Amino acid sequence: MTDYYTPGEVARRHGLSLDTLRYYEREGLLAQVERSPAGHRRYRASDVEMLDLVRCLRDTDMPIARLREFAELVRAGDHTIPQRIEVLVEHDAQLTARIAELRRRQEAIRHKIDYYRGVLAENRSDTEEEGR
Amino acid sequence: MTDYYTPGEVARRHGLSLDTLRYYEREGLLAQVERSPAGHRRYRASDVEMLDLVRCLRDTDMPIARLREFAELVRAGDHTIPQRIEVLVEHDAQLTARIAELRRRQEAIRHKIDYYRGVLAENRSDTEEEGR
DNA sequence: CTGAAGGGTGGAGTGCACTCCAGGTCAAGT
DNA sequence: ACTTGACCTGGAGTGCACTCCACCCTTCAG
Repeated sequence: MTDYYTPGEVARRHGLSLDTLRYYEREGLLAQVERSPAGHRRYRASDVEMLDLVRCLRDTDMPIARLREFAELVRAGDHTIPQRIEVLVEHDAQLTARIAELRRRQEAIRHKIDYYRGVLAENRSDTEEEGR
Repeated sequence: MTDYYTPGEVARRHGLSLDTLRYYEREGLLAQVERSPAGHRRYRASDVEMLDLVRCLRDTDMPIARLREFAELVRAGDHTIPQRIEVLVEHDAQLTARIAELRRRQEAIRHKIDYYRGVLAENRSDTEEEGR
């Protein structure tokens, strides 16, 4: 039992590739990850926590650049909490808007499906008439 | 008054660039658009209708490749309506799943916001105590 | 002692969906 | 006659987010 996670563990747990994990670190989304004497990464609970948030924001389409800004705020210390809240609140609003848009589009798609089903139903009854 | 739309009109109405419009045509998302004697495109009502659907599907993240397949079904004639329904129904399901995921992530983000607000509230009461 | 597993690096490559550009045509207005 | 604006073409370029590669190192089971 150790108090850190290996790259493989973290990657598996988050469904990310090792390359992506390293990429996120390079891009400044994660702070300086600790290393073992052999140079291997050791992810602490705090890294994993940050990664959870990163994944949450990435999965809701926050661009890497914005995530980096957010990560910089985190690294700058607790006095940036108001700005962090601002970022998250804005993203939350965008998310609400995006969900609403998806719903609207979904409605339209469903109408199209219904329309096509209507066409099929009509063709079917045409065939029945023919058969009479 | 004409019974077709110019590229500029179509682009404005759909919020697409002329380049994107041409790109979609090249990629086979739109059928053979008619041309004026001068070689300029003339979009018919049916093109605009197709474009509405294309936009609907693109805005809900259907990849261009899948859209091309769908467009090919449309061009192949009415006997492909069952397959078209299949495509749309599957996309609808993916959309439902995506919306659910976004909602879940949004919940998590909101929890984080609340957490940060809690930290702020605590700091504020600390300061008050100091001032006493 | 060996070889497989699991990591490390820098840098190049990929896939997607556009987006831009140079150089050209055409129609209409002044 | 000239300019302007809308459009045309083929092809190159862009931005994003990974993803892959070659080559190297260490640890550990058999």
